[in-house]
Amino acid sequence: ALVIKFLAQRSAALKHRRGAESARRGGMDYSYDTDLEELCPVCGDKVSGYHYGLLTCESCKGFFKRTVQNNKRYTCAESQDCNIDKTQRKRCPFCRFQKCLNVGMRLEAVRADRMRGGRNKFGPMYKRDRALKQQKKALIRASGLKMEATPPLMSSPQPDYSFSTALSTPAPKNTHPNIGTSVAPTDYERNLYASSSLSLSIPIPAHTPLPAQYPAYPTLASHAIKSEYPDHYTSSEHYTCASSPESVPGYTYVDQTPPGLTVPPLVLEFVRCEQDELQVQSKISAHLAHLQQEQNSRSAAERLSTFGLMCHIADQTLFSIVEWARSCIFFKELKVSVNTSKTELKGYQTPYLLADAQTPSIARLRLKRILVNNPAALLSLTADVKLLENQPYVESMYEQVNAALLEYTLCAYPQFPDRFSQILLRFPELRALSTQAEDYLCYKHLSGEVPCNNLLIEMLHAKRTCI
DNA sequence: CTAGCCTTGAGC
DNA sequence: GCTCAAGGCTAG
Repeated sequence: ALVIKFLAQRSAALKHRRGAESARRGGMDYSYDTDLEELCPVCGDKVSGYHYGLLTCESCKGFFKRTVQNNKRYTCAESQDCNIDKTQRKRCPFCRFQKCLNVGMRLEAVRADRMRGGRNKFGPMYKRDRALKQQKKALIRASGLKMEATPPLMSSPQPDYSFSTALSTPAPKNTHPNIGTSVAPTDYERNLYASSSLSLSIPIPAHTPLPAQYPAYPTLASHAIKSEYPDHYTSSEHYTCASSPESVPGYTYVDQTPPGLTVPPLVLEFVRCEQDELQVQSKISAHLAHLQQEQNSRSAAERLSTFGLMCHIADQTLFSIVEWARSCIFFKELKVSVNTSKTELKGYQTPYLLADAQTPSIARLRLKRILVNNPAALLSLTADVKLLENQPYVESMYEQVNAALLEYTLCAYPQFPDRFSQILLRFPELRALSTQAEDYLCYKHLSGEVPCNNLLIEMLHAKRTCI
């Protein structure tokens, strides 16, 4: 009976979402899994192809080209946080260009020599991105069909907290994490900032010089207009190795969805929440280049140690994780319970107040912003903290995640029946490592080696205070 | 200045 | 020869 109820609810939820999507597109019958990838990440207009690093519309392509080619400087009449959508994109070119850079458009894809035609170094990257998108769609579509035909193995032990209940609520709307950005998120932005991750294995050679700056936009000055010149800017390949197209040699698209695989809806939802690959790459690239630029502008005495640089990257990673958590349906559901309990509210307020008490810092503003927007993000900071009274919900959440993982490993890796238990066996190890890293970070912090404005430290602080 | 359409040409 | 992401052109 529970399975039937679950399926009925999920089916209704999907119909609801399909209907909304269909209405948004003027009645055309798009399946819900093909959405979000055909809208320009800058203004939400129709995408016309890959332009300067990612899928954008024709007008933003032209705008970006004009701006870079003519080295235009704009100013914002407001507070540099104007909303950019199809109807308002002409209003503030400053914010429009900022947004172009923020979503990952590449200055170096604009040709300094204005040569027409041909292909540039981004070709393989576009190809790979297309392949990943196809793969994602295939996975979703394949299991969507399975869902219609055969019930999944997943059970829902606690109907009140079931995944289907969570799914039937509208998807969370994410706000851009930028400080001072009060832009109301629109539908096309829903998945843009869902999550991102930074690989800690990316090398940052301190001696590598940065390409020429783009003076008008210092926060993203790492990209060089002339970067297409191979002799001058081969160095950029080093510090952005993880994001360059060459970093995945010989990549070819293989549909890894085994035939007949039933992907649990929860796994599907996580796949859907994954951020666009190209945007993650662009963010990594931009962040590392920015770090590099800051590092180069410091005197030898002020220069950050390797550990300091690692802290910055970890900081960014943590921020991304919190952003991802905000997009997770479970955390969204948790918001209700956090808000309805005084004890829980106190727990939520503690890191908030802690952040408030410190001197103004970027990290503080960011932390506040996250917590104000969605207190449920707190759980991601306090996984072991017993400040949530709604234990049944949390337990149900863990159970559902585990059930989905079990089901997925059984279906996807039938030749390794103990894969699930093997994965679980790694958890204590990971937790031990995590505790060690936390202690080490605290030690480093106490000896003054962690850079200021570090979100990671503030959150660790908050966590220990809560305990 | 904008944005839709056109031309070009390296890589497949 | 085809593709498609560059740059170019131009009416509005």
